[in-house]
Amino acid sequence: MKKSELPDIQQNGGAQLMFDMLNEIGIIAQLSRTLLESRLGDGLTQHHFGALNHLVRLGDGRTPLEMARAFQVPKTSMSHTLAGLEKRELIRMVPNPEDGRGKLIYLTTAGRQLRDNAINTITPDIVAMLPQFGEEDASAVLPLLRKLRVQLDSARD
Amino acid sequence: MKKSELPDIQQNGGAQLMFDMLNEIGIIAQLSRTLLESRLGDGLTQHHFGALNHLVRLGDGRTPLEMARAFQVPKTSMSHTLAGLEKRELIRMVPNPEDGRGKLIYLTTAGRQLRDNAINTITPDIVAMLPQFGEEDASAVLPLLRKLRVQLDSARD
DNA sequence: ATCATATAGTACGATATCGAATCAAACAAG
DNA sequence: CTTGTTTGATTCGATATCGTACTATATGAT
Repeated sequence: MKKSELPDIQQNGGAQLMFDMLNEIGIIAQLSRTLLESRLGDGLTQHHFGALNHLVRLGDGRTPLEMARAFQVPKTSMSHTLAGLEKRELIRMVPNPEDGRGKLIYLTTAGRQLRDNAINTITPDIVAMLPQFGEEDASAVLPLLRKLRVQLDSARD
Repeated sequence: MKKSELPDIQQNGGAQLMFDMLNEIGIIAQLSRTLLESRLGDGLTQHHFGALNHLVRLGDGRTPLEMARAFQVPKTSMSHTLAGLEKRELIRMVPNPEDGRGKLIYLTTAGRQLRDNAINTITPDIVAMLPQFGEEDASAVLPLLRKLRVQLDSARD
């Protein structure tokens, strides 16, 4: 058996680089998720916060499917997340007047407040991290991450 | 009410940058996880693969707790993941001869093969992505991601 | 030796994730 | 209109995640 037949990613230097990068990204995502959720309390998850934040930033009155696509999650997952938010009265779901099958999602006052509180709670952690990480580095990395995200996104079947 | 009292992350330019970066990282992690798991089949998750890969790369005979720490997950989660791997006979769990409370995790032949197959299956996708993304950019981003990961990691309580 | 405390791991319960199946409404073709 | 297909959303079931509580062993102090 030749050495080159071994499934050894070390032999594909470039692939190794990408593997390592995606691995670091996975760990960072894991850590920041844990950090966020420890600040949110209740049973709120990253997805709950993400949905609220999305509605604040891009405006509410969106459909669940639209949100599922924005977050790259299956629509069943979004359905569940929205049900959790509705149960806590952080959003309202009303029938879509333009499509009898659909719904539209609106923030409640409590929903906006919870999102604002969460941001106020977390921002100091983020701000404290910035000078340590380096604002220049952050500025440099962000566009590259966007490029990678777009690329991965379009590689989806 | 003054405008500056609004909880608006736009007013903290630096924080916004970090938020956006972590957001992109979260989406990329999500996409690459989905990609990986679609290639793994069965009910195998990212964590299952990660555990097998860890054991191959750093050597087996490790303890569950050690692995939980390496992956930044609670030990109960690691316990569940390892139980899934053992049920599929991809690992063996034996009592730790040096600690009556503990166990040691060993790969089975099937476990090694599954990990190797997974890597062989995924590598072409990764390699195809590299020239598009740019090897230079990847080399530039990786150390910065490591720095961010280390920083987030040490910020954990 | 005894007892208190710490540590490795598991059991269990609440909730989350997500694919398959389902249902209702919209739409398209004739 | 009628029928077939597509689309928005939910239900259901299997599995995952993770906090709390628990068991068993180890360790440290006296």
